[in-house]
Amino acid sequence: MDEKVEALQVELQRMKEENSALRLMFEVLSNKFKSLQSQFQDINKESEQIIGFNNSMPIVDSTNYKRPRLEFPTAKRPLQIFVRTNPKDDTLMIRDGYQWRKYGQKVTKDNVSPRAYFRCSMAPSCPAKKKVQKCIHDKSILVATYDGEHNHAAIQDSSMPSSSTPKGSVANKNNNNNSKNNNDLPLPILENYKKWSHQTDSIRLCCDDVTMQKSNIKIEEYANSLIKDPEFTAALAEAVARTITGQSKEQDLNLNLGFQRGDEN
DNA sequence: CGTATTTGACCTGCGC
DNA sequence: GCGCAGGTCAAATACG
Repeated sequence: MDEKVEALQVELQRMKEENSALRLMFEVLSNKFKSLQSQFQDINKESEQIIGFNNSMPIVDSTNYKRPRLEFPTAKRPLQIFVRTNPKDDTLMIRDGYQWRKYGQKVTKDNVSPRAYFRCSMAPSCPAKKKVQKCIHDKSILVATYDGEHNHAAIQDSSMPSSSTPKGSVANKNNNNNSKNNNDLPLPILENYKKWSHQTDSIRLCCDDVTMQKSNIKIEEYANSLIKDPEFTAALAEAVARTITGQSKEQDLNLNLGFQRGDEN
């Protein structure tokens, strides 16, 4: 009997220690979230201070049979986002609420991975463009550089499985690959991440420019949706409970911001 | 057959 | 002026 009591006391002590470790982890997560939120607000403030957006169309010479070139401006710092994807996936497709048509691909000097060029195909006159290239340091991350404003609304539900992307497109074929990216995540979290990723397709790790709102970049929405999502919080609680009971402890503790397993590449 | 993607050629800007 | 590198064009190709 005494042995059982002693064993239970040891177990209780161990659980207390784990509990305090989890509290600490929650605190770190909370601080990280607050920090991201304040950064996001700062960016929004900056964007409000910038007047307009250089969207003037080039003057077309009617005698010139060629259509004017619309190259990426070099003076303005373009919007750049980083998206985690399957490192084996070479299609450089990102579903971000808009429909893009690939018009070129180029190998650049500073990166062995080719750079793909996309033009918005949702409206014929839309000047929005983007270029996508794998991160030189981490091939599981795509670097997307956006240029120009859309002159139309985004697709409401960016998760649209087929209607958002034309039939036969690589992006469409590629959608199935996304689930393969997440095999390392703890299950309850994975399920909710899958649910969320089904809505937005990918994790936006960071953004660094002024047109985020207009470009359908929704970090804040993501964070808020996670907080408000009862299923996510329930799954988080379940993961914590499983951690306390020692089940898949290592895996559950990997729930760090950014799902860092992929960064090991 | 229509639409999207691929890819080599071409254009343009920039540094020397 | 020349060469290089990044960006775009457009014919060929792929795909549903």
